[in-house]
Amino acid sequence: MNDVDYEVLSARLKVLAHPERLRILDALRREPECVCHLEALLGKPQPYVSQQLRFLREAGVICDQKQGQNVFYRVCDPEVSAWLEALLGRVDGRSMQRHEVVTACACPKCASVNLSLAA
Amino acid sequence: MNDVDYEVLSARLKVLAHPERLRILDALRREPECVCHLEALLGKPQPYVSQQLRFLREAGVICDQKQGQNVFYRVCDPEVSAWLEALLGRVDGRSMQRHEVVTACACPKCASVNLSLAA
DNA sequence: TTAATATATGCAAAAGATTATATATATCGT
DNA sequence: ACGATATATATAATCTTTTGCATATATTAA
Repeated sequence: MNDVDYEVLSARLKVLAHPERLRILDALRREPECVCHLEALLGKPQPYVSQQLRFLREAGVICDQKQGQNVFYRVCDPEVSAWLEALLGRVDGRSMQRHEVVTACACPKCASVNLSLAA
Repeated sequence: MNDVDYEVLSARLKVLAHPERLRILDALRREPECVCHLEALLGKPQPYVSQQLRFLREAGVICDQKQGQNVFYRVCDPEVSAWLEALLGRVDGRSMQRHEVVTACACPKCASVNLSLAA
């Protein structure tokens, strides 16, 4: 009669029920970020960040794409995207502000920011 | 700039991120239930059920009301109600079906059901 | 008062999640 | 090929959650 699978649903919620993972997801739903940026955002050691990313990746919530030395992550689960929007508000597509992420690494994104600052 | 408290939000999600608690909440958002019904619904020992109820009560998600020997619980957190609706679908106000809860206890609700069956 | 029923609490064992740290791999520049 | 940088993995220690079980309380009925 009621065919909700509470096991599956609660397991999916558990993925979000962690402060640092939520923070990562909130950043990634705006635009793809590389690990170095997330490391700066969280202020945690790199292996810690990579572990959370692995967790989210293996849960099917985020996807990775390698670009040179860097790996960019993005949210790739539509259901989780919708949940994040409900929980954290709609993300504003035009203003791609740097939201707390401040690094000076050599990744492609920083390179392009540095170019536009120089111009 | 972004004043989301990921600690608080993730703590609130953790309350829902548990299969038996989700099942309880799904029952309670339809209508108040007493402990004996929830015990039958979960098929778990009574102290287990009372413990989950205490957890939810202390998290401010459900409220209790004593009626004679029985204690009826209901969801009393509007935000969580809204989340449940998003996660599990809208609950249909008119058809208060007994959804899986089948007991023959002496609580007021069962008494009234038994009365209408006898009539 | 005693027994029965409904519910709650306390506590410890077991299971699971989180975090830190050491190390591995892979890519790039020289 | 070598060193530097970016990222990943493995493992173990710690911490938290979950669960089971014994017992307590409170209400009703006899």
